Amino acid sequence: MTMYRITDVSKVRCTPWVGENAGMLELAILGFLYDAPLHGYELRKRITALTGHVRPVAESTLYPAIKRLEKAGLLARATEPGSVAAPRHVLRLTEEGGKDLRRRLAEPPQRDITDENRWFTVLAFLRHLDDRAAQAAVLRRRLAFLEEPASFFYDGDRPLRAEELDDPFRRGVLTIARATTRAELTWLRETIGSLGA
Amino acid sequence: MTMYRITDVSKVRCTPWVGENAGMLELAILGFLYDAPLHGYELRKRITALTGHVRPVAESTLYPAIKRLEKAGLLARATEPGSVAAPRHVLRLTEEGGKDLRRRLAEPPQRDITDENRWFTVLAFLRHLDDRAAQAAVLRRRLAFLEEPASFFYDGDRPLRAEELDDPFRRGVLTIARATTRAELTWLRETIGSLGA
DNA sequence: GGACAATACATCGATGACGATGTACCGAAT
DNA sequence: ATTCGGTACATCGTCATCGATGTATTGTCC
Repeated sequence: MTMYRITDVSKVRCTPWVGENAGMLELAILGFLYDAPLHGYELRKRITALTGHVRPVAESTLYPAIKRLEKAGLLARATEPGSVAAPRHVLRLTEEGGKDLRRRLAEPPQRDITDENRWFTVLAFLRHLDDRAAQAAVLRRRLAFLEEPASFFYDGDRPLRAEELDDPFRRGVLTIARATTRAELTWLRETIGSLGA
Repeated sequence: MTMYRITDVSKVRCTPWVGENAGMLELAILGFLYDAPLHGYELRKRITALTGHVRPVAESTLYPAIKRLEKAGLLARATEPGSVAAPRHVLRLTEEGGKDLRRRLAEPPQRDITDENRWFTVLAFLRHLDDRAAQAAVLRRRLAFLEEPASFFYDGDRPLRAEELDDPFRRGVLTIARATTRAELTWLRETIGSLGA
């Protein structure tokens, strides 16, 4: 797998993640439905709990997404007379849907590896991959990304360290990012180790 | 300022950030041009260095963004005969553009506070706010957000701690998030303090 | 018994981001 | 002499997301 040379702009043209744009939402929908059938509103509550404090999901985003997945045959809906309010559409994953979820988890696009928001969503459902080796392989992709020397600020090609910056805010960015990376590296190595055992 | 109650889905309908959707890219463009006029390609290199390892910027996103900002009168372009390759358009911020940047930095939409990717972009240019009190006010919004008890996983309304989870991957999410939050809280309090002095 | 909040889903137009593709120009290597 | 890679900008169609708005039902409080 090839990593970005951060400052090499020309290589960005042909982006590596195959097709599959966006759709963190779709992953979350499939992930939650993998455990149990849910209706849209409950699904929305769970997604809001998972990622809502960072990036809220609008209703007008969720329902079209459900429709997309239904149209693709990944989930089926059964209308249930409303016991509480309006009639609910109980959503359950089809066989196809389960397969698709596992595929998305086993081979996430590069963006899901590099963007922490997306990565967390992958992690939230990675247990649904029943193959421990496949789980470890995904973790190793993240590990490789984090081991790549990278910064947010450069002097030419050389990544700048927090101590080299005058700007307290930019120094903050590097300080926080470093703490995150450190904690995640520790966890990754530990977890990959225990998956191999 | 009102914070989200994470699981209160109904309140999400009327989202708090005024208008202003998206446009992290616009902030980055304005921020880089605030220091010095640049042509598009150089701008792209800098933006790629800043956020490219997490979320690459496509050319087809950058140039329309430049056009938008130009149309809004926030930046002006001067064509320069190509000394190296094709003729360059040197971009410089207008007075309007500078004012707009400062407004964006002083009153970022809530999404820029909660989403770490966006927040880092705000931090990268926060020095351009010349008022230390205004800088501190922005940091305090982030502080308030981080002090709000929140998790990714809940038992009903109660946020779950890492230790309560069986799933090693979800435990990882909480472990990493906690390390990040801890480091950032330390830095925030320290920096807010030194800005007040 | 009427107002009101919460539940539950839907549609619409606008917009930002994207991949694909095209068009130049330049310098260096082959 | 020509190919190739880097520089520099542009357009196009597609699609996910968004805010606004609409609709209907049920339970609860006063």
